[in-house]
Formats: sequence, C-alpha cells, structure tokens
Amino acid sequence: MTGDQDSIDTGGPAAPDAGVATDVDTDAATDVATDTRPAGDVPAHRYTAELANRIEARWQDRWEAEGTFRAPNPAGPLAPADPARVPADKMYVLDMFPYPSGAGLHVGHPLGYIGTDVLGRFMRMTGRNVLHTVGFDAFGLPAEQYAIRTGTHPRETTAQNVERYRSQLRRLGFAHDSRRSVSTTDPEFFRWTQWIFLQLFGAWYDERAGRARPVAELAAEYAAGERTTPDGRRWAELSHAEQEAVLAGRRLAYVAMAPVNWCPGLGTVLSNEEVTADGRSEIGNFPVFRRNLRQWMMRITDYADRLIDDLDRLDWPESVKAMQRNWIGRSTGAEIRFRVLPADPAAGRDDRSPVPGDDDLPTFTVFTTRPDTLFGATYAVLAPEHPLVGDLTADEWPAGTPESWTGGAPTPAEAVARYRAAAARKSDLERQENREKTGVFTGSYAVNPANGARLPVFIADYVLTGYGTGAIMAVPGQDVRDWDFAKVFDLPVVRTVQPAPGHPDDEAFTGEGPAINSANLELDLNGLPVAEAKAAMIDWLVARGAGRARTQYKLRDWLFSRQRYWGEPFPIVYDDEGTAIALPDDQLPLTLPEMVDFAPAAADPDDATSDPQPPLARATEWATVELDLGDGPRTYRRELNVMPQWAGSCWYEMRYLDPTNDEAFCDPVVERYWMGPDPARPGDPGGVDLYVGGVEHAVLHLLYSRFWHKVLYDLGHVSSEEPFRRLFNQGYIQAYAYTDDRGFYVPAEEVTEGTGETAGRFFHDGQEVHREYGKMGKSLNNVVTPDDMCRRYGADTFRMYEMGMGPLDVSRPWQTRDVVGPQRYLQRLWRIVVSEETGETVVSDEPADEATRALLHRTIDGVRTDLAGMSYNTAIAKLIVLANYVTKSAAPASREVAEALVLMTAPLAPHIAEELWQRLGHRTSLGHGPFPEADPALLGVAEVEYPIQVRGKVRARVTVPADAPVEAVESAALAEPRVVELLEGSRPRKIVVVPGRMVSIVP
RNA sequence: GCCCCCGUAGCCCAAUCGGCAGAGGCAGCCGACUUAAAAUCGGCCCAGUGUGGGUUCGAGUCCCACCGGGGGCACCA
Repeated sequence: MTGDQDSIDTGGPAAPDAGVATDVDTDAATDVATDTRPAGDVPAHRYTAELANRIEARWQDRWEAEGTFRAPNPAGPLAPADPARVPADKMYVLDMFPYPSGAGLHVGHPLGYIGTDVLGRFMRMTGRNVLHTVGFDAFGLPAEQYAIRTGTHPRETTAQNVERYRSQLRRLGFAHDSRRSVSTTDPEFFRWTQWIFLQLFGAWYDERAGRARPVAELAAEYAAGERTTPDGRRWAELSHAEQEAVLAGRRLAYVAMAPVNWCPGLGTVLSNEEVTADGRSEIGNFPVFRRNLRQWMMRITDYADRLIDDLDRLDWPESVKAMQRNWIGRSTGAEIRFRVLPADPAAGRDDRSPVPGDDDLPTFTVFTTRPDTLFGATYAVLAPEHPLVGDLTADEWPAGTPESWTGGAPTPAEAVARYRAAAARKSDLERQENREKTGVFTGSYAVNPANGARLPVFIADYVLTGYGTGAIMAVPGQDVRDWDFAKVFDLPVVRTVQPAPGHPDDEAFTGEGPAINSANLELDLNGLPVAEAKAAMIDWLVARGAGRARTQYKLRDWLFSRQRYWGEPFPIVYDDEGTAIALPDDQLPLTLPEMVDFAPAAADPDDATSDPQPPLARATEWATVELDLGDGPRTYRRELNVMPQWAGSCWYEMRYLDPTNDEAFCDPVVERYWMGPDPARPGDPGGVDLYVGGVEHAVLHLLYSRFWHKVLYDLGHVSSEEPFRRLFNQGYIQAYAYTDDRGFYVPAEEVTEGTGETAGRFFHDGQEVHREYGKMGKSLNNVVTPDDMCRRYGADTFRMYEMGMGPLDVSRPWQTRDVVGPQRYLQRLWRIVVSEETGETVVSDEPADEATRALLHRTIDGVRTDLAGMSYNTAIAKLIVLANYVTKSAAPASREVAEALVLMTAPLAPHIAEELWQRLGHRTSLGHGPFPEADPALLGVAEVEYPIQVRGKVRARVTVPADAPVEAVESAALAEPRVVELLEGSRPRKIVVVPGRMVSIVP
C-alpha cells in the first residue's frame, strides 16, 4: 500500500473520542488508503469491492500479526505463561479435513467453514475460549492420481495444492489458529499415525472386559493358563511362530488372507466402504473384483456393539446415525444346527427323532433372526460356495426327486457343479439385478430339530456366503424370499404366525402375530407373540444342544492396506518366519523412500486376474533393513503396502489440540480440556463440540475415526469416548448450468434471464439456452470460485451471502445476481457509521429514542438466539431490519445503535466490523467481544393487539395492555361491536384466550 | 421394494407450545438522483402453504393416504 493522498479520513471532528481516534487514524488511514478512486461519480468513501478488499487484507494481516485467534491450551507449548488464566468455558469447532485437490475451491466448499467460523467468532465474542483451525488431509488417492497425471512428485503437487488452499481460505477471513494447522503428510504428523497404528497392532479386544487391552497381557494370560489356546495345547508347547500366529488372530490390526475388493483400474485393493453398490470404485468408477489376498485388516467388528450403542449418546443427525446402524447391520437371532440324513433313503432312518451328538453324519448351522418360525421350516439352503456343499451332494437323485429340482442334470454332483460354476461367473451386479429364484437340490435331506420333518437341502445364490453362516433354514410362510423360492420349486408352506386379518393367502406374512402350528412334545409356542416365541425357542434349542442365541453383523473388518505410494508406510517389518514385528518407537517416523516412478503397476481395469503390485516393492534399498530388535542385528523385510487415505483423518482432530507435541500425539491434559466428557451432562461421551461437514462421510471417515478413538480410549490415551460429540451436515451449493442448441455447456456466468415477454427464458450471446441444475464443476461450465466473489464483492459480502441464503443444512442453488443483497446491507451499515462523501465518522452521541432502543434490544435478543442456534439467515434478516430502520430516520444514527449493529455483524462480516469498530474509536480488535446484551426490561411491549376469531375466522381486533389478565382480554373481546353482532345475543359456548396471541370464540 | 428428509410468493427462504401465513433477500414495476446508464436511495406488487381426507375453537405445523423432489439401503436370512 502506498500513499495516503486520497485516503479516507477516519477521524476528524466527528470522531467522538478524539484521544483514541487519533491513535487509530494513522493506522487506518495508512492501510486503507489507496490511490485508486472508484470510477465515475461513486462517492469517494462508498463501501465498494475495492474498499472491501483493502480493509480485508489489512485486517487479515493484523489478526495474523497479533495472533488474535490463538486459542490458549491449559498445558504445554501453546499454554500462556499462567495456564490458570485459560477460561474454563471452551468450545472446539471443527470442519471436516479438506482434501487439497488440484482444482482448488469453488464457492460450495467454504459453506461449512464459514458456518463454523461465524459460530466460533460469536462464541469467542461472548467470552469463550474457542479452538478453530484447519489442516489438510494430503495423503491419498486423488492427490496421487493428480500427481501421476501431471508427472510430478506427489509431495510437490500436494505442497502446491495446500498452498493454494491456504491462500484461498485466508482471503475469507477465518478466525483460525494458524499455529495448529497440520498436514497428514508432515512427518511430525504421520509419526503419530504410525504410532497409533502400532497401538492397534499391539492390542486385542477382551470380550470379557468389553475393551481393548495390550497384546502382552493376552500372551501372559495364555502363558498362565488363564486362557486356552485355539487348539488346546499349552502355550509353552507352541513354537514362537505359532504363538505369534495365535496373537495375530486377536490383534486389532492384523494381516490375513481375506476376500478383498481388488480394483485393477486403481492398482489397489479397497475397503468395503469405498466400493459403490454396483461394484465399482467410489474414486474413478473402475470395476472392483472379489479376490482372496493377504492384506492388513482392522478388527473393527469387535467394536460393532459399542459403535452402534454409543450412537444414542451422540448429538448427530438421525440420518447419519441411521446410515451407521444400517452399515453395521446388527441383527439378533439364533444359530441352529441341522443334522443331515444319510444319503441312502433305504437306511430308512428318517422317522427317527434327531438326537444331538450321536452322529457321524454331517451337520450344518444356519443363522436366523426368526427362530420362532422353526416349525415352519420346510427346506434348507446353502450358499453355492458353502464348504459343506461337497459333503452334502448325494451320489444320485433320491427316488421321486422332481425334475425341476435337478437343473436337468443326471446326478446331483453334476447339477451342483453346473450351478456353482454359473454362480461364480455372475458378478455381484448380475446377482443383484436378477432376483428370479434359482437353485438346485443337493440330493440330501436335513432334519428339522423341532418336529423331525425331512427338509430337502438346496444350494441357491439368494443365500450369500458372506453373511451369517452361509446357510439358512427356509420358512416360506414368514419370509418373502423363501416364499418366492418355494413357489418356483413347489415346496410346502407352513404358516407359524397367524396372519393379520385380510392378509392375502398367496403371500408370506412377515408381521407380528400369535404363533400357530408350533408345538412338539416338549415345547408349545402356540399363541405366543413373536418376541416371546423367539425366546422360548432359543431356550429349548439350548437345552437340546441344537442351537444358541447369536448376534450377527453386516459390518466386516476394515481392509487397511493399499498398493499405492502416497500414503503412510506401515511401521512393520517381517522376520524370516514371516512374523510381523512392530518397528521400535525410535525408528518413527518411517518415511517413504524417494522414488522416480511412484505410479502403481499399470493393470487393465477389467482384468480380474491381475495382481496388486505395491510401488514400494521397486524401492529395493528401502524394502529390506538391518535392525537389532533384541536378538542382535538381523535383516528384515519391510511392509510394502501403505495405509489408506482414512488413516490420518481418524485422529487429526486431536493433533490440532497439541500440534507441536513430540512426546505424545496429544497431551492428556490438553485432550481432557478440549474434548473430555462434560460432567454436567450425564452420559456425555466427550469429543469435539461441533463438527461440520458433508454427509458423504457418514460411514467412512465417521465410522473409522470412532473406532480408532474408542481403541485409544480403551488403552487409556484419551478421556473422551467419542471423537465428535455433535455433528452437523451442511447442505450443498449447487448451480444452474446452461446448454445451447448443440448441447454444449455455455459459461453460466454469461447467461442472462429474459425480461417482459421473454421472462423465465435464458440467453447467451443472444441465443436461447436451456437451464439445467446440478453440481458445480468444470464439466458443466458453471464454476464460481470464492476468489471471484472476493474480488467482485469482498469476502464479507460473500460470507453474508452464503450464510443468508438459508439454513446451513439445506442445499440451495448459487445465484450470483443475489449477492448484491448482502452487499447493500454492508453498504448501509457502512453509511450508518461513515459518511460516503467525506469519510468521516458520523454517528451521534445522542441516546437512541425509545422506539429505536426497543427495536435494538429485540434485535440483540433475537440475533443472540439465532447465532447460537446457527440460524444465520434469520439473524441476518433481523440485522437488516434494524439497519433499514436506522437508515430511514433522517438523523445520524445513535452510537449505541451503530456500535451494537457493528458488533452483531462481526461474526458474519468480520473485516468491515473491525474497520467500523476502529473508526468508532476502539483501539482493540472486537474478536474477543464485547457482544451486545439485551436489556430484558426493554423486550416487553406495553400493549398487545389481539385478533378475535369467531368460528375460526378473524372477525375483529382489540388492543389491551400487555399485562391484562385473561378475563380482561375476554371481556374486551366480547365487547367488540363486531363480535356482539356475530353472537347475536347468544352466549358463546367456549372462549379460548391464548395470552399475548389471540382470542377464539365458539358461538 | 424398504427406510429417512423435504414440498410456503416468479426465485432463495421466515413463521416459538398448533394461535393473525411474511421477517429478510433477489427479480419485477414506479419514483428520486443522473445528459444518459450503472451504482445507490425511496416506494409498490406478489402466495393461502403439493393433493385429498381427519383431529381441533383454531392446522404451514399433528395423524392417514396419495403426488412430486432429494438421499440412503437393497436377496443381509
């Protein structure tokens, strides 16, 4: 900034407090001054975009220089000299970790950031210690894809993208504590990601204690004989490798051969959560194939119950809770063992009642959520891939086997082989699309343990190998799928729940009702409602040794390794026996090797048979390492996979708390202060006070980070049981796009709407174009960036616009032409304080008149409530009302009103507010308040006008003193001439008086 | 198919415990300022709440059914 010859005079005669104002003058004049006068005859001191930009840059610099928004910690390097002075009343607001993509930000991205900033600023102004910052989730696929595309090292592109994001975000004036900004790619950060991984690797879930414990304690329990080993041998009899294998079977982070999602197009495996319902990768939309591969897994399934149950303690949108419950998919029921009859029908044992435990015959176990319907089981089905299918396949078709059960094959073995081959060829998508019931009979029969009935055993692909036991008892009477199958194969139906009256005869009944047809010599369920029948059946099965209660989950363990380069290396090495060993703490962080070619081995996206090849395998120097892990120096192989993108975001919120700590990921004292449970709220799990982000992470990031947090809690590293106490999903900003006659997208910003005759039609370059609505993006040629908005209107106007468009959680269309609305408000606010002609401060020191003051205090009261409740759009409306009211009176605004307006606007439009606050004579930033307080005495009104309803319609009005008793209101209403007329002398049957609201009369 | 959310003025949105449907913004129209235009300022216009029932003295709000839009899940036994 140079020269002040054309400066705006900020002080002068109108300044009320010359002493302070003079001091402020120099500063403001120097910084705000410019030699670029607005064009034309716009008043010299109008609040234009140019002026806004100067003010904004100046205050951003000043906030940074003065560390205005540094939030003190109660301990450690970020604590003040006297930690006792840290306010007890704190608030931690958090935005979902941005992913610095190469495309930069568009106006949709900052919506949530502005929302948290406004709340944080408001809370800070009312005296709270507010922690708000932003860092970068910089590892992961998109960054790596981008780096590969541009041919530069991901470290470089990531650094560039982060810088771009930082500068874009800085222009928006967030009250962030910049000292706390971290990137997941910083070695100082991922050192702790690796450390936490080792915590999971070094822990197991003790189901007796209901929490994670160190693996060393598990080994000790095995050694002491307190726990039996899987094969029953004594611990000491196991070799070292065998012991390690047993421990690996319990570790929360473990390597296992598992069916995984292999995505050749990305060259890596993916977690279930990263695969879409139609079997493609969420990133890149490549085909995904099921493959059995050796991979790192996280035993998140051990936490399924707690992850579901603790949802009840969280202040989260119900939709997100529902999605998590659904994803975890807990269902309770029973496992029931079915005995298989001998294949030779001549053995004639099918009339024998089943006696558990006395057979050499195969058995299989089914999972059912409806054990109460066991008497209605008329056949059984195994998944085609079920391991027992071979044993169950009979040598020949039993006599009388219907033709339709055989699949046209001469023997069961051939029918089964054909069916299995066909099922294997089907993709998940094909299975999904075709719901026609198919299957073949195995030639074997099983026995219904409840009534001894002979049940044909089928294989069918409507039974999934991955869920439950991969086998079901089929109860067509109570299950729609079983009903459909039974109809195709002409199987019997036995209803065991009395259908509701009017229920069609040709449909399964899945509702509630009393049990029927459900009794044997020992057990009679008839008449019992479903829940009681279930319990009684389970008791009976347990007593007979034929089953037990069981809870089943859809949730699978979390596939944690990726065959990519740009991620955290695993702090793991392998010895000669192939045992995974944790790298000692002093070896952390383990950094990535420098590589020229970091791309994954290229694979044909459709080639299901290709194999993942981690890029790190090519770093041969790095891949082996000599270490002394206690047995002298030896050579070890490094793990060549890297962690998935989610690793860093599983815990970053805690690094913000204590970003410079090199002894722990976070000081427990600091964690307890910012995130600890609130003793005043029973059942409060602790966590971030407000977490704002898009709903797209409902079952990815939000589930994973809850899991990690709970492990850290179990191991005693944190005091909070949940990472995010309150979650808020902001809506999306969408945008119109316009196509011309050729179907090409024309630049949306250049499209104009017709007027008059052509109203409602849209034109570009004189040609009519067609409007569409969708996401904002390059392909639709409708991107608007925050940088554009800042340049054209200023950040404050942009912030006001985004917050004023509607509630934060509602998606809405972007309309650049609407941005002038908030700009006019800020110009009006500016004019209330500053003369556009002279630049002088023009407020008067006269007290406000009674009516103005009453409106002011009602506004303060409403704005406080609205801001605290994140109802920014209504807060803005109230501010506009007050500003318009003040503007309309010819006299200069009273200081008490002007200052309150400035302060109340500050959370929304902080730069202009700081500027005006300074021009009003205040030396210090308003970042820490004050915030206006409403005088309760001024909130009341003297008189109330009551509408009077007769027969539900407003017929008259009556004005009475606000404190008039109900009886007085009533008699005043009845005295109204119009009411008297309508009542025609008859006495009303009923009179309802709602104090302060209205009167309703029923004649 | 199942579950969740949402339908208020030309557009974005307000409306407390069920209590007078309208706070605010945009657009439009009129006027002021201007040689003119833009910007700015002042004023005006606009719906009976997706549809049909029900409960109630009274329904945008509660209940039922349907229509439309968005999202999630989808042979999970």
